[in-house]
Amino acid sequence: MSSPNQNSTHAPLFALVDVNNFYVSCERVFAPQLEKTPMVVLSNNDGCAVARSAEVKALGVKMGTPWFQMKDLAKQHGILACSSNYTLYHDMSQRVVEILRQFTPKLEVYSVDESFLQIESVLNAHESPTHLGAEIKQRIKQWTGLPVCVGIAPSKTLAKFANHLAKKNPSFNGVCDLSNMPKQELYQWMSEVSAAEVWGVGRKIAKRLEGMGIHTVLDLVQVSPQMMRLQFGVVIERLCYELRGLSCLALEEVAPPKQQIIASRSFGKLVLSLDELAESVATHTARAAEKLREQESLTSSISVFIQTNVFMRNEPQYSQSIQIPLVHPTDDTLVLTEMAIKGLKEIYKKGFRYKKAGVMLGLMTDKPVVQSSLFEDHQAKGKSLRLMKTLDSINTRYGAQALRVAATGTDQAWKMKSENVSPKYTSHWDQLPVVR
DNA sequence: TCTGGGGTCCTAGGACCC
DNA sequence: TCTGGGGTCCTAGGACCC
Repeated sequence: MSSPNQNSTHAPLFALVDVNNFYVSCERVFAPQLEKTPMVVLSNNDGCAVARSAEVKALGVKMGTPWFQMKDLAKQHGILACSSNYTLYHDMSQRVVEILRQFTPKLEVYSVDESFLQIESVLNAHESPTHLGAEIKQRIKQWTGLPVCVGIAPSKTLAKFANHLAKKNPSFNGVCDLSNMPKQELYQWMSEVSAAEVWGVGRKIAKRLEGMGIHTVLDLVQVSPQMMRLQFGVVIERLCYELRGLSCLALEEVAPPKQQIIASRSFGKLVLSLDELAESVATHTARAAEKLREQESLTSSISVFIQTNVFMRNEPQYSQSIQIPLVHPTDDTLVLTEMAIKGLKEIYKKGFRYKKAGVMLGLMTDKPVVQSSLFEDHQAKGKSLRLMKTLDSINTRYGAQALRVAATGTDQAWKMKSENVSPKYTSHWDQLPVVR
C-alpha cells in the first residue's frame, strides 16, 4: 500500500487552506448562538455585504450587494447584519497563520483568510495528504473556532480548484486531495465545474471562453496551452499548464513590499466643502504613511483623488486625481500631508457633492541602509523648519482636526532599516521547456 | 536625397484577485 | 435615501538614446 506521494522526487505539492465565510465565522466565534442564523457582515458605513453566511449565499445574495437592496429579503428570511470589525478579523487571521506554521514553514499568506502551504517535504510524518489536511482542519477548528476547507494538488491553481470542490461537496468532509485521485474521477469533477470558477478566469475571459466553446474546467484542460497563449497571452497559458498539474506559480514565502499603498473611504454623507475634504485627506494620508513605515520603505509620489457619487445619475459628476512627485522620497506624515493638501486644492472644484476621497502612495523605494551624516543634518534642519511652517498653515487653513491628524505618527518616521530583504520572484515557468 | 533599428524606461489601461 | 477598499501582473505604445 505505498502511495505515490511518499515521494523522493520532490515534485511540489500544495495545500490551500481557506476559512469558510471568514468575517461571518469570526463574528460567530464570539456569538455562538448565531451559528445557524443567516447573516452578513457589512462594509464601512454599512453600505454593502462583504461577507455572507452559507444560508445567505444559498438565497442568491451576491458579494458586494448593497444592504438597502436586500432589506426585503432580509426581513423575509431573518437575515442579521453586523458592522465589520477589521481589527478582530486581522487578529483571527494571524492566529490561523500561526497554527499553519506548525505544520510547515513553507507557507504563503495569500489573503486575510487563505494560505498556501507547500507540503511535499512534510508528508513523511503523515499517513497521506488527506490525513494531513484533516489534521490542519481539526486543529484550526479546535484552537480558533474557525471552520476551514483544505484543497491539495500539485499546483496552486489546482489546489484552488480542490478547495472549491471541498467547499461545495460535503462528501469531501472539508478536505479534497487531487494528488491521489484517479484520473477518471478527477475528469468527472472537472466536467461538472464551470471554467468561470477557475482562479484567474474573470468575467471577461469567461465570456470569451464561452464563445470558443470552452465551458467547463475539463474543456480548459483539454485545449492546447500554446493556442491559449496566442488568444489570451502568457497568463492564461500558464493557467492551462497549472490545471494540467504542471506547477508554474511558485510559493512566495516572503511577501514583497507593496508597490502602492491606497487609503480611501466613502463618506457616510455627501461632502461639499474643501475643509471637510482636507480633513479626510489628512486622515487617509496619515494611515497610508503608517502602512508605509510598517513596511519600512519610502514613497516618491503621492496621488490624491476625489469623486462624486457615481450612482447618482442625475447629479453632476466630477472625478479628478493628481499625482505629485516627491523630489526626496519620504515616509514623513507631515511632508506627505502638506503635499496631499496642496494636490487636493488643485483638483477641488466648488459646487459638487463629493462621495469619496483617497490618497495613493506610489513608486516605493527601499530606505537607504546608511545615510551620510551630512545628509541627515541637512534633512533634519529642513524638516524642522518645514514642520513648523506646515503645522501652522494646516492649522490656519483646515483647522485643529486636520492638524492633529497630520501630527500623529511622525515619531517613527526615520527609523533605520536594519535588514534589506528583497525576495526575487521566481517561477518554475522560466525553466519550462519550450513546447511546440 | 537617402529617412535605421534596437534597447530601455515610463505610463496608461485592461484584466484579474480577495 | 442608502452602493467597499484594497491590491497584483501584463501589454502596448510613446519618448528617448545611441
